[in-house]
Amino acid sequence: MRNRAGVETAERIMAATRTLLADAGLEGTTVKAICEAANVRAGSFYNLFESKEEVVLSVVREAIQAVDPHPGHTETDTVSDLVEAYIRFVTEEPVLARVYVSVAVSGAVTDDVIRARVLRHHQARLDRFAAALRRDRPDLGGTAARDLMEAMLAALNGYTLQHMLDPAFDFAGHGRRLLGMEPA
Amino acid sequence: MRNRAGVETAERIMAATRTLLADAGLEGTTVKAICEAANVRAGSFYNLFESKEEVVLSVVREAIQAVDPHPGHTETDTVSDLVEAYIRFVTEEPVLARVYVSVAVSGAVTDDVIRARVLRHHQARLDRFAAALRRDRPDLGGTAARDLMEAMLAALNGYTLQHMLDPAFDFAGHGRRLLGMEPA
DNA sequence: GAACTTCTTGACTATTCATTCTAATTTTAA
DNA sequence: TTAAAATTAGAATGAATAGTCAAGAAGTTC
Repeated sequence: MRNRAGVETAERIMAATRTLLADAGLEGTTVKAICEAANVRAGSFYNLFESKEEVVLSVVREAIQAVDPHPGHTETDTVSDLVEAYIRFVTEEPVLARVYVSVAVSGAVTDDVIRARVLRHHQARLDRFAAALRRDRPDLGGTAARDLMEAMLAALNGYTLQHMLDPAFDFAGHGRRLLGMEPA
Repeated sequence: MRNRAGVETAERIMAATRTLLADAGLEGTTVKAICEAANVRAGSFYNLFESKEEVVLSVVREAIQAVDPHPGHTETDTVSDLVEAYIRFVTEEPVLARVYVSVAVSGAVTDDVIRARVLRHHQARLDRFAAALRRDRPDLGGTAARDLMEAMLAALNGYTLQHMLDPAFDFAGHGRRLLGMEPA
């Protein structure tokens, strides 16, 4: 059974890990840095978490889940809804967005667990976008819809990257402009 | 004045750093690993390079420059030429491509030097693509051409990421399909 | 081939990393 | 109030990190 104090400390550690991952990346996120930011000693950290990997993975899981909210009600979304939801995620949850990109990019290269998770998430996202597009445009074939949405997701990911490098980049504007794109 | 032996060793160290950065990322690239892969002792490494950062930065510089070759002859390229050149880079120089994405991108989050370099490079690339598009399609306005090429570059970057996560991803096919895209 | 520079080695720092341990304190439940 | 459980601090662990150094080997130049 867990004490209230422990829960609060665990939350403080999670929050510290979140911001550290966002602006120092996977490499710069050390247990020492996490403990200092959370104002906790190493012993407390290891009392509440198995390892550094466990905290990092749970923050990554959190970030991935935040990318598309309401993964249940998928039958009525339009493509525009999905794009708007993603724009909201990037602009309103910048910390989690940074975690999502910086870990997806750097961690997925080396860490098999993270790579599998990111790939699975991308597949689900693609399915959802393609289904929404076929609802909007029943004239499109299945593979055409999929290809078009794959391009849109790639562009959204590229824009997210750009937005992280250059905070002045107008992510929302560029993202919405993708909605009108047509294949050749 | 440098001996031939030193030049050869330096090249071996560079090659080892290149492959290590590509498949172990920035984190996994240690001086020890570089030295083992290059069959060199630590002393030799530090005789030829100031620091680990110096080797890493020169490999990153190399990767960034390899992204678009012939940066001089920019007056006759079509958009298709530029896309094909990038597809060739990604498929024929997979090691440098991995370095470009995994380091230039993930390092750009934390390292200001790398971030500035990546942003500058992106601007130059965007200029080049936009100029090529206006040559192909004089009917398009300046900002329209720029916006369209920004979308195309974002999609190409997104596809590159996808290609790194999933080696089975058909980068060339998806990349070429972008050529026909039209704004709304 | 002598003198000088460059290169290489391998043992050596100093620091940082994730993690463990023990003992003390605090919280909870009875 | 008391005993058990959960939480905490903080020192200590060993393995890894980047980087140094003195001494000898090899290469270059005259």
